[in-house]
Amino acid sequence: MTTIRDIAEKSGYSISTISRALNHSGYVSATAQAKIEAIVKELNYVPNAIAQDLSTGSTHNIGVVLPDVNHPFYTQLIKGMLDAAFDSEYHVTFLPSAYDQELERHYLEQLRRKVYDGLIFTSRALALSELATYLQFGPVVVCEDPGSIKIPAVFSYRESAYQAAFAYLKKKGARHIAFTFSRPEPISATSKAVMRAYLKYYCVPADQRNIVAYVNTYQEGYDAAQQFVKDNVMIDYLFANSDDVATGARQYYLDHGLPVPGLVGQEYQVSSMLLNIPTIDHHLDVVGREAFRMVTAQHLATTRLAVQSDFILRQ
Amino acid sequence: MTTIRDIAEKSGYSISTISRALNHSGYVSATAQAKIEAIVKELNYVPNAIAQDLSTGSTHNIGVVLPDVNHPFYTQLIKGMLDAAFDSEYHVTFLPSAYDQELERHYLEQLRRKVYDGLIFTSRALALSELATYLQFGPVVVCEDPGSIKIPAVFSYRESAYQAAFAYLKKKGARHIAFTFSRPEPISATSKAVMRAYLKYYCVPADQRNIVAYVNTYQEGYDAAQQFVKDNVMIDYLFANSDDVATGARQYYLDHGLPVPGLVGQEYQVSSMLLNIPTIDHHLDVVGREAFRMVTAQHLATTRLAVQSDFILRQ
DNA sequence: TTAGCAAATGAAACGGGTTCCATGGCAATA
DNA sequence: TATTGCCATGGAACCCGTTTCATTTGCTAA
Repeated sequence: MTTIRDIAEKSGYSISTISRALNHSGYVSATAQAKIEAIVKELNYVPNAIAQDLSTGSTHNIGVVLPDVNHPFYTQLIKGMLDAAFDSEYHVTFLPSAYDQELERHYLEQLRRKVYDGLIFTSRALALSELATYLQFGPVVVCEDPGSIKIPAVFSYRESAYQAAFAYLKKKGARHIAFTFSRPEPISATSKAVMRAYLKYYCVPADQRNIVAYVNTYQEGYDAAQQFVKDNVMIDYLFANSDDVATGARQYYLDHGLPVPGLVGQEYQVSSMLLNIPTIDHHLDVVGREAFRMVTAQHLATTRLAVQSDFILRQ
Repeated sequence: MTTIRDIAEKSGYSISTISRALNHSGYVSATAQAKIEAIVKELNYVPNAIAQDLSTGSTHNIGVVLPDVNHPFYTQLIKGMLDAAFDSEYHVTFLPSAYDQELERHYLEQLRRKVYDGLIFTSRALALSELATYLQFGPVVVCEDPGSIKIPAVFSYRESAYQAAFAYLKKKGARHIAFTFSRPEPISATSKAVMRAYLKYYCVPADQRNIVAYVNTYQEGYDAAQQFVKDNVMIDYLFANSDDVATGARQYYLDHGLPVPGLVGQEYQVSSMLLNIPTIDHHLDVVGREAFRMVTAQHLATTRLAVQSDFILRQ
């Protein structure tokens, strides 16, 4: 490999001058600049990025911790981040965590170790307060409402969209609503928000049998419906955590000759267009883009940004 | 930041011994090991990864060049790669290219610059021969059949599945088939393979008006159908490049009260389950996984691996 | 002519590890 | 007792840039 010292030797200039010429930092004569550039071209020299990183102390690499790539939630976030990275000078590295605490700690340590210039947590198993202790080593941004914890955050504000959805259901005369969630209520802020909105319009908490958690895919939606039927849960509406889940459930009812409940989906997926069901767009691409911008911003104040979700009633 | 020299100073041992102790490279007494470990813990020391990278010359980072994150093709590939990366010591960085040649060259240069230990090209705008010239700087794996070009490759072998599909269509009595593609025929090997299989069963090349390219999403499928109708193209079957595209097209016909043609999708998406249409599974997660394994393999022979696609006839 | 100053250049330190090689101590073998 | 050889250890080179600071060169103004 050609190094900057090779260029120095061949050109007769010192490595300092070469470095200055390459980085256009000034204090290089036109003669020197031309000569150096010619030799760089001749030897087909490119600076070693690792050496530059060591010298400058930054890698231009942002780590994005995500539990699961399959879920539409993360697919959309990823898209937003990649878009933002595209016209920045940073790269994005995806770090699958599967909600493993040890693994998440490992990634945090990587921040200390300077593997990444910053970290984005799209979801997490660790406590927010633990994440916050790593802020001294570099920017850490989370994609959820951090409440009272002081940590930069970008997240979708779901309350009003959820309320709009339940107002709609109430108006439609829905009485027995079932729910599917990605993660059960105690852990997940999202499911809490849903139940809060539900409570506001229906005044009594939902029966636990009307709730199935760990549902993410079409197939799991299908299975959830099966469970409702098996448990003899009578419902006239299903409030699903994604459009694909909603359509999976629908299929179960169809396959078994049962009446299909009304459906409300989320995430604005193709399947909701197909079935023409209402859905909720959480604009996760925007959340991803802004989280990326925040983590790469020069001055990371303890900012937080809420992106408003939209309830989309088709036709 | 605590450095290895701090540990050396505090422990009374030399940095060589510290390094050996940390890496368990032997030649360290039990006494020294214990003392060093204690001090490492006390000072909460973690080695700087960039310095290690510079010293060892590798970053444990694999770059994955992809034109588009949205397309199911890449979504599935990504999933496979992340799965493989998960239990390896490597990270994955996604490099969006939008089929920009300059950008792709830039990424290749990053390989020379040691930003990545290896590159995977899921698709590309550059000539394979140009990619191959970078093999001297590190492993480069492509996700397509490279033909006579000597470059490591992992790709789906589609011929037999396509043939099965057209055999099925022929048997069903399909006469006028339309096609959608992600990229038009001259560029894309995939579309060439489709047309080859079609020709085998239908003996005459398809009418150009029956082909629409640059179709990837539900909406673009909808638009493609519109174009067929506008061009007065009569079809009894649509051979789409993804299930979502097929369902988008279907919707157009429905929306306009037109008879819906028979559909064949690809990529085994949720929408094909929903509509119960035949599809083709290209097992792109496997392709992604194997590509990742290949690029991180110790000895990168000029290997190639073909993963067989499956025609899936539902029910 | 010379002081004064800016521009151009280079030596060396620095970032923080890994690793080669030399050295010293000590036990087993001849 | 002298030799051999292994183990533990440290010094220093190495990876390859950036940056600080000192020095030299060249020009302008007095």
